[in-house]
Parts: sequence; C-alpha cells; structure tokens
Amino acid sequence: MELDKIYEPRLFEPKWAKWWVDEKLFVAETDSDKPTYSLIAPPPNVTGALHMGHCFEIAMTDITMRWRRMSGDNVLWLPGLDHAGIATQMLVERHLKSQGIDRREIGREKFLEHVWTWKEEYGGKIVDQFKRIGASCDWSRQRFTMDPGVSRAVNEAFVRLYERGLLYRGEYMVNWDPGTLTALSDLEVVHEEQKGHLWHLRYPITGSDGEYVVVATTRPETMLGDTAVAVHPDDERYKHLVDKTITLPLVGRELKVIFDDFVDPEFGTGIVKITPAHDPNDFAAGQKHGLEIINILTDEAKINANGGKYEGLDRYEARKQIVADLEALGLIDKIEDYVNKVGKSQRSGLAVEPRVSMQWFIKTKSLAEPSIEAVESGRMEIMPEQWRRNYFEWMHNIRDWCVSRQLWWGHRIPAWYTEDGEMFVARNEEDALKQSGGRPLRQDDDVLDTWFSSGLWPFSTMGWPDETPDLKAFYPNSLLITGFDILFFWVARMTMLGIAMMDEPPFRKVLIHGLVRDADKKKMSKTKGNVIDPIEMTEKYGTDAVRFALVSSAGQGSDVVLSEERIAGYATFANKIWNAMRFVFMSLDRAGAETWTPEDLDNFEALPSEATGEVPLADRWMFSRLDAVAAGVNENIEKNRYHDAANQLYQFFWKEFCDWYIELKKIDFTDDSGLTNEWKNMLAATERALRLLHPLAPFITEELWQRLTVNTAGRTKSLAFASYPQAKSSRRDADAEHRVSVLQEATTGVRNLRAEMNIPPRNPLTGILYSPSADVRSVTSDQADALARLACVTLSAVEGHAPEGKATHHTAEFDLEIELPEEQKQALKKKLAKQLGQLEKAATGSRKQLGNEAFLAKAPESVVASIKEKLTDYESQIKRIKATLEG
RNA sequence: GGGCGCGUAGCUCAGUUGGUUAGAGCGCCUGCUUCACACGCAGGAGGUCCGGAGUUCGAGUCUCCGCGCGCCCACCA
Repeated sequence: MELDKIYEPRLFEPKWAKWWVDEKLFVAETDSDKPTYSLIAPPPNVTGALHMGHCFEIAMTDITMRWRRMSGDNVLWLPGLDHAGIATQMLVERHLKSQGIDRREIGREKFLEHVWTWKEEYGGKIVDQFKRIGASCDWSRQRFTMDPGVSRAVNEAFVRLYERGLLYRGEYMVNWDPGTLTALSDLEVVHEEQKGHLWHLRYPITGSDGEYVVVATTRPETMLGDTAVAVHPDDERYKHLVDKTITLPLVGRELKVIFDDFVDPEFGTGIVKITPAHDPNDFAAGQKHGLEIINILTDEAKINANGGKYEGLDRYEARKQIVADLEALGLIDKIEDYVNKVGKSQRSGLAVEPRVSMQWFIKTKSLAEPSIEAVESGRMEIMPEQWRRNYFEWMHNIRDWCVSRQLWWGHRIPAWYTEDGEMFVARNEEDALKQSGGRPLRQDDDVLDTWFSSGLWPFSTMGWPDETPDLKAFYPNSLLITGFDILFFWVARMTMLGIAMMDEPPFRKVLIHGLVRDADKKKMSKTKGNVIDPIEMTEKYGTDAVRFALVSSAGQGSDVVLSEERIAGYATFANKIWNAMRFVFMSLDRAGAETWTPEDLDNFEALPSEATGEVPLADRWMFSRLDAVAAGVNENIEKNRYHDAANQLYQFFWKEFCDWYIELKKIDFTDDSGLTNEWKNMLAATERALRLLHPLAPFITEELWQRLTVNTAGRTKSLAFASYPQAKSSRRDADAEHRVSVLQEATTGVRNLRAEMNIPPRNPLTGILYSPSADVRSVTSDQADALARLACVTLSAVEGHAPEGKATHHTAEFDLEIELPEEQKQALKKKLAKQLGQLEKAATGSRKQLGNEAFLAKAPESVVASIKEKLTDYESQIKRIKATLEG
C-alpha cells in the first residue's frame, strides 16, 4: 500500500463527499432504539452561495453530528433552503429588467413562473456546496420553505394564530421601503448615523400680523403634511397660543395647536410640528388628538397630489425646493448642523419612510412571555450565557411584528375578501369559500414575512400539523447552532411560534456563534473585496484544513479571524497526518506484512511483545494517552468547546503521536519481521487516532481509515459509523506515562546540551542523532536503563568535542556531565544562574504558602499536596544547580 | 439614552469552579537534506496578563473606578 508523498485533498475529497451522499449514510431512522439527536440546519437563501460563515457553522455542526453518530445516537441533521422573499424577488426582478421585462407588465403569475424557473436553474447551488464540504446532512429530508408541506404548515399556523386572536390587520404606521415597495418589520431597518441639518422654520400665527413660532425639524419636506403644532402644557413661552391657530406656510392650511407633555420643552424651540402621516410619534399624537392624516408621499417616496406644486418631486428634491421657497419668504429662522440616525432598509439601502398602511401584525406579548419562561427555566438553554441577556432584553421590550409584505414571492396570506370587504381567514380557498357561503372571493395580495415561515421550521419540516413519526421522534430539536445576527430574526421567532404551536420550545440547547472576519478583523463582504471563498480554499488546502482553521481559533461565541495563511497552516497538519500514515504503510511493507486483519478494533488493548512477553512501554503509554485524549475530546465536544477539542487533537497527534510514539516505535521495527504484536499495537493505535480525529477532519480520516482497515473483518462501511473512542479509566497507565515523561525529559536535556554547546548533530564518533527516534535508536531495551544508556551514548559522543571545562545537566532522575570550553561554560553558568533565580523565587513562594495557616486551613488538600510536591522538586533542582555552579 | 462584550508574547487567540515558574498557532533567532513529512526535525528568544484601587492566605481569573475598542437595541422633533 502506498500513499502519495504530499497530501492532496482534491484527489480524494470529492469522491468521499459524493459517496457519503450516494450511500445515504446519514439518513436518520424514524424508528430506532437509539437515543435521538436532532438539529435543523438554518436554511440558507436559495439565492445564496456558500461563504465562510456557513462553513464555520457547518464545521461546528458536523463535528457534533458526526461525533453523536459515532457515539451511537440516531442523528437527524435536516437541511433546507429558504425562499428569501425580498432578496430573491429583487434578484429576479433585476435579472428580468436586464432582459427588458418589467414585473408589473407581465403580472403576478407570470412573474412567479420566472422566479420558479430561476430557482430551479440557479437556486440550490449552495446545496451542492454543502455536500462538497462534507456536511453530513440527511438529504432525504431536505426541505424548501415553499414546499407544499411547509406551505401548508404556514397557513395552518396563520389560521391558528388568527383564531386565538394573536393576529390582527389594521392601518398603522410601518417602515416603508421605497426601493422594494413593501413594508418592513422593525428588525429589517438598520439605523445609521447621518450628518444632516436641523431646520428652524417660522410658522406664522394666524391673524397676528408678523408674529410666528419657530419649529425645528430634520425633515422640512414633511411640512406639506403638517396638521398641527404641539407644545408642552406647562411651557410658559407658549401659553399665548391657546385658542390660536398657525398658518402652514406654502400650503396655507390652518394648524391646531395641541398641548401635550410628550413634547420636550428643552429640545429645539420647545414647539414641534406634527405630521401624523410621516412620523411615528406624530402618528401617535394624531391618534390621540384626532388629527387629520395627510399623506404627501407616493410609494416611491415622491411627493403626491397632496403636495400641490411639489407633486412629482423626489422627497430630497422637494426638501431642497421647499427650503429654498421658505428662504425666499424669510421663513427660515436658522439652519444648524445636526447628526441624527436614519433608518434604512436592510435590503434596498434606501431611507425607510414611516407610512400609514393596512398591514397584518402578530401580537407578540403573549408569545414572548412563555418564550422568556422557557429560557429562564432552562428548558431551552442559550449558550454562551451572555446571549441570554440579549434575548431577554429583546423579549421584554418586544413590539408587534408586522408580517405582511407587499411582494409576490412568498407565502400568500391566507385571507380572502368578498367584494364588500368581508374577510375570511382560512387554511385554503375551499375553506374560505365555505365560510363565505360561496360568495366570490379575492385572496389577500400580500405575502408573509420570510421569517414567518422560517419561524415554523423546527416542526414544519417534520410534517406538522400532522402527527408524524418524525415529529414525535425529533421535536424538540436537541440543538440549534446559529449566528447572533439572526438571534432576534429567527431564534426568537422560532421560540415564540414553537411554543405557540407545539407547546414546547423548539430546542433544548441553542448555541450562538460569532462572525468570520478577515485578517484585519473586518467583516467579510463582497463590496469590500475581502471575502475568502470557501470552495476555493477547499480546493486548494482541503476541507479539513478549512475546518480546523475555523474551529480551532474560536472560543465560544467569539468571532473568527481568518486568513489564507491560517488555513495553509492547518493544511500542514493534515499533511502531517498523511505522512504519519505514509510511514505506517511503508514500514508495514518493509516488515513484509501486507495485510492486517484485526477482529475487534473497538476493544483492542495493547498486546505483549512476543519477544519479551511484556507490553512495550511505548504502546502502554500511547494507549493510555489515547484514552486521556478521548476523555478530553468527548467532554469538549459535548460542551461545544470545539476549539479545545481541535487544539487538543492537534497537539496530541503532532506532539505525542508523531514526535514521540512513532519515533519510539521505530526502534522496535526490523525488516521482514512479519506482523508482530508491536506492529499490531501501532496499527490499532493509529486506527484509534483516526477515529478520534474523524469528526474534525472527516475527509482525510475516511480516506486513510478505509485504506488502513481494508481487510478488517466486520468493520463498519464508513469511519463515520465506527464507534467513537470512549475513555476507560482502566486504560490509563500512570506508570507508563511517568516513565515516558522521564524519558522525554532526559532526551530533551541531552538535546538541549547538544544545541547549547554547538555539538554537530552528526558527530563522527557516534553518529548522533537528530530526531527522537534517532536519539533512542541506539538504545535497545526499555525505559530506565535506556535512559542511562542514552546519557552514556551522548556523553561519549560529546567528549571528543568538549575537551575542557565541565558542566552538568540535571533532570529529575539523571545527571549528565560533560566537559566544556570556557566560553560555553560561562554561558551555561549564566543560564543556570537565571534558572536558579526563578526557582528560588518559586520556592520562596511555596514555602510562604506552606507556612501560612490561613492557607492550610482553607485550601483544598490537593492544592496543598501539589505545592509540597513542587517545593521538593524546586529544592532538589536548586541544590543541583548550586552544586554545579560551585563545582 | 439603555444593554452586552473585549483589552494576555510581534500578530491571531486559548486560559472551564480564584491555586502558585501564564499556554498554542503563526512569525522571529540558531542548527540540521535525517531512509513518513523542509507542508519537516531539533533547540531557543519573547509576556509588570490596559492602568489604578479593593476583596482574599492566594487574582490573568472576583468587585469598583479610569483609559482604549467593538457590538446590539431605542420613535426624541
């Protein structure tokens, strides 16, 4: 068996990606005795392409899912796509426009045909990308938010909310996007600081010659819709306005003066113009005081017929014009610079226009309460903890949710109207007709907010409202992994709707992750051009490297700073794994043992050497270490500490498995030895290491494991279903671990001396020794005497090069003495002196602690014991160093 | 205006309930073509854990104040 010299993931990753899907390996069982573990993937937009954020999320999810599966759970990872109402409609509109087609000309039905065609052609590209990076989803259960089943759930939920009085329709002020021509929810509005002005306008008091009041506004154009001015009732300055009216300049309308304490007398002039049609506060004031609502804007935010001579002007043009006209009339009191926040549409980027219109709203208060309770009680856990507070904060201050959108692409609102305006909310048209007694009906033109259907995702995907076996088995979901950016948009809505429809919160645990940023910590975005394309990276460095790079640097909830360099760094790790296996296969050939047919890999324990009748130390040690690592990794993945799991495996595999275990094992191997127990131990250890690595690096481990276990009787078809190594305390071998640590310490000591004294690594006398195996190669037996020999070998080698002076290196158990030239001796002395200082400081600290009664009384036994142990260690080291320095 | 978070080696970050010489990767320096791997091996330098005060036997870890940075929510004209 032979591997290519260099690890080239693109040669095998696509093969496994396809195989995993084709073999339907990750299809969840509906009827299973195993414990279930379920998760819905946040459905990406059909229009979407895979970005690093997806990769990061998929990496964490896939680690968890593969680990669960290997640990024996019946795992469901349900993938899907979101129709993404506004985004998709905008995209297709733009696409059609480039062909000279206007959606309004072709009409709703034709347009929707185009969207579906577009969706079939370009949509779902991201699904292939998910598959390519090895997301172990159950593709047999893939859903789309506009699927008939999911759509049925949408209508069902709508009707149920309506029947419970949690849905209402009415004319209220909403955020209107003049770009996409639809209402938006509050969450879809992004507030941006903008430099502007505060215009102080003179409004003449009717009938009192030349007298005026000054109102301050950031939007002078809205004056066309003013129907009142307001002052604080206690404001002495404006007492004289009782019984007066104001004449609105340019328009001539008589404005009432209202007195209300919502006015802040401190701000501006203490008098405010009221435009009920174009400002939320003013709208409320208008409701309260029965003011006329005069809408002056069209859908596109141009001045309408109510704006008189300004009709047809864009809102900003109108502003200019109106200011100029007022100026000409001497009605501009002053203009101040002013910074205020402008709400912009998340989608079109245009400033949102507050607008009164007929919309559907969900009453959220009674939905939020149990959602708060679910998290407070711990029935639904939010991690990391800090996000709980954000969640609570939002839920406590929740406002009604505008769910209607003036779009065509989406779930059409299941409400029907007769000609005279009677309304029927029903599951389908047939039901509506029944209710109307057969009177002709017209369905509501609007569609639902995309987040309404996504809000039902945890159960709409499982067949709800039918009581399906899937729903029974998999709801509530065990886990949700998603980004903080959609905590309110999605997680909060799913929780509210989940509890409302299913009486149970949709998840047991919600893990919130951070953002993937570029090397300068900037958000990745196409416009900035700092996007690192995951597929490109995958082709270049391998999926496993991309995963490791993403996962290993992110503490819980924190952002990931990603660079190509970093990914390349983890490709070297994959290369290391590859070459370790390459060594195994090559040596196996050399040993003349072509096949390996172990019976039981799961319960393999290290075998005694045929030669000595004892289990070789290196193997005892490795199996003990494998067990320790298994314990750590299991715990870390369980607790969603993926970065710890990744780093632990990285350190283990590189520093322990490769640097020490393989090197130590080299000593035992001889050509044509056949498949000795030494060999079997190593093969089994390697196999176990691959299992441990699989959830984090699925591709390379599958590739290597398939080759390694090709002749293994009764092995699972894929590494993905081999059992995950569980820690067994009986496997821990403290004696072996201690002995190897001594070996390591001594070896390091020898190398240290060698380096410090500039002894050529390849000493002609003895042929010293570079790698650990080389250092130890000339030593045949195990452990303690190996060390003594090692020291002797090194010493004898050194002597020829160090004719004068004398220095000593100490380890806990061995002393190495060698002769040194004066110059080097001095350098060494300096180093030892520094070490001595550090040790004495540490020892003093320890002594102080041990002499402290308060400490002895309060500190736990184990801490005291470890300090005592350390102190002994310090003292013996100090003694030896002192002896050396004096001698 | 309200809320959340961050500041640890040159860079990016770990550091779980406070426990005694503070870790990793990358980068840097030195030496090595060594029969798995130069995408490598061996050795090394580098930190008053933002500043100050406090709690404690003990603080990177807890509390308060200050400085610097980031994010979220909010209708002040």
